[in-house]
Amino acid sequence: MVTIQDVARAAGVSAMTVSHVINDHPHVKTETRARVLQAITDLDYRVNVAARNLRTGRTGTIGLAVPEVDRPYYGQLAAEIITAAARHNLKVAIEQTGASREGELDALALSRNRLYDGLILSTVGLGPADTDLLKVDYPMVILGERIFDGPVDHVAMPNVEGARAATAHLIERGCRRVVLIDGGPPGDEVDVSSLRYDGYREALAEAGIPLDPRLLVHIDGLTMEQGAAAARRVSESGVEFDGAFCVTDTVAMGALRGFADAGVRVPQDVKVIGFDNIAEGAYIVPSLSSIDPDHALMASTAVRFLVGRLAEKGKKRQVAREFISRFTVVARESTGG
Amino acid sequence: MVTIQDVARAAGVSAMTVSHVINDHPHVKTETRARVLQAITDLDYRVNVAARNLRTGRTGTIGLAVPEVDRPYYGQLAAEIITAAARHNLKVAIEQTGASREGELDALALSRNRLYDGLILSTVGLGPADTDLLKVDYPMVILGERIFDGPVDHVAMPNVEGARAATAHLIERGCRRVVLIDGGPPGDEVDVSSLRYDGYREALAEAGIPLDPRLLVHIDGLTMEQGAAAARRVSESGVEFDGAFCVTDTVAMGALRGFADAGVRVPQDVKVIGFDNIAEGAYIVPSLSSIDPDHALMASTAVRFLVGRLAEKGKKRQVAREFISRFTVVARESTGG
DNA sequence: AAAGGGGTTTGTATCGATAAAAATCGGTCG
DNA sequence: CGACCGATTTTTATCGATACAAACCCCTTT
Repeated sequence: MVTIQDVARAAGVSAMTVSHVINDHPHVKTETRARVLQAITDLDYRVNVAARNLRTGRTGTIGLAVPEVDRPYYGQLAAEIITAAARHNLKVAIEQTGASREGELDALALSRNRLYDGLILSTVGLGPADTDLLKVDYPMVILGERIFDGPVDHVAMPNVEGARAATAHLIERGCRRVVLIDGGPPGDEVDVSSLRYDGYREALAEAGIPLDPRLLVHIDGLTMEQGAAAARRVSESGVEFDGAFCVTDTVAMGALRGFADAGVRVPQDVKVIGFDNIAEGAYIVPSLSSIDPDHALMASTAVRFLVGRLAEKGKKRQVAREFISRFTVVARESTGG
Repeated sequence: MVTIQDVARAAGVSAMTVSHVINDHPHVKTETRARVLQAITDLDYRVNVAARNLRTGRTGTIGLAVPEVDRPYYGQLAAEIITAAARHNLKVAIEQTGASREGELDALALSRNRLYDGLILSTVGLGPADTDLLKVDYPMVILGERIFDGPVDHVAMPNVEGARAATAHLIERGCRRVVLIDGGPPGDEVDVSSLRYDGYREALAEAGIPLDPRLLVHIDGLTMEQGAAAARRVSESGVEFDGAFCVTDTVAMGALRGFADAGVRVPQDVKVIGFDNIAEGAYIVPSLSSIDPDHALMASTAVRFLVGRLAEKGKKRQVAREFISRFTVVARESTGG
């Protein structure tokens, strides 16, 4: 394997000079640089990333911890992050947490192994009680939710506002009895589901529609399977309804299936809207209305935050930065076009 | 930052002994091991991966190069690979090639930088002409297609056989004029599209149905968008048809949208089948019939091949291993249930 | 008591690159 | 002509872990 020493020998200079050329340091004579570059080409030299890392302490890789990459939302998010990171010459290693607290803690530990220069964590399992765990000594950005007023940078969706707009959209289209399919009984936790539940309530209140607890359907896990089961359940419950706000698009896709199974027509009998605007939503039949929180913006902002932290390595305990993305309502067939 | 030396000092042993404990080497007295472990816990010591890598030459990370992780098929594949790799204590860094030859070449170069111990490459852009490029000096497995009789391990789908079964399934359900939506004019290349085209032709031949070139619809990129456009195009062309075999499920999902737009009913007017059995297929309306090539098996086999190569680091130029996955036909609503 | 031997532990060199500091070079200036 | 200067290049030490081989320990054997 050819090393920097070999290149130095071939070019008739010292290893340091080669290093300077590689890293674009100033004060290298043009003629010398050319000779070194030639030697690099001739020998097909590649820097040994491990050696560089050991010396500099940087790995050039950031970690991205998501529940599962095969869920459309996270897959699309990962793609955006990888693209954004590439612009900063950073590689992305993906960690799957399985949407569990445990998996997320593992991810936190990994960066401590200095495998990654920093971590982007899309958390769903950690609660406010875990704030302490997030006081890590390496750059980190929490992505997707606004869980903590904690000490960590985070990039979040406009959960409350988006959910309010989604519900308002259904009401605008004539719905008066809107089912909410969300991720669990509203507790004291500030997770996606309860934030979006807040938005749902606000929209009903604004329209002067009383909240009917029978319209709240809770599911265990934000999957298509659970969404389908929830839709079937509410359809067979005898409760009247004419709209459904699903806490994520994935759940909404499942719900569309569930309603179809139950013989409930969308959008004639029930109008459905989701949240996330995943790519598939535009193609399925009926196409799915949704709230688009501008993932690309979120991804690039998260990476930008992280890169910023990487740069200020020395200083510590800065105030946490926060970015709440914007959103747009995307009206498609599932709410009548 | 606490190093192995600090641990050694705290435990009253040498650094080497700590190293032995960390790496589960034999010949460490139980009492010593306990003392070292205690010190590790007390100091919250973490190995410095970079230093280990430099010394051992292993990074503990494998690269996975796919066109784009946000396409359902690749996302699901990535998830399986990550899971399979985790069983061998390997991390997975994802590289997006954008389905281009260039991107794939970049991915090949990366492992040469020793960022990864090995590479799993899901190639779509490289052709038989590039066989030479695949003669790399690090472990690599080509995943997804059976492009080469080349010198590289590969794990492939039963493309021809699966496509034949898919087409046969449509014929069985009464179709006589089956549209093929695939990825390009059949050339001399051995890519997915042309292999699946072969299967399509074989099935027609077996059933004694002449091949009608007007039923061949070529698209530029295996995306939902292209699938939708293709379905609209063929619907408006005036050509009669009663079945459609789409080269991938993603294309099929697009096609379902395209047929809906054109007022063509699935499965009444046209029966549709895809290939890949992505998770969404079971939930969309109508649910999508497909060929399931057992991705989990493919993923774990690819990782197993790679791990095998990692182990035999010394020996080189072994014969290439090949694994063709099995498949099953999954009949759903889009072909009449 | 000396030799032998397996289990345990340790010293030393090294992986390849780079930070920091020192040396060298070619001129310029007083 | 010698001091001095900035640009350029080199020397030296080091990042933290592990391969390798030697050393050590304690017990058994002869």
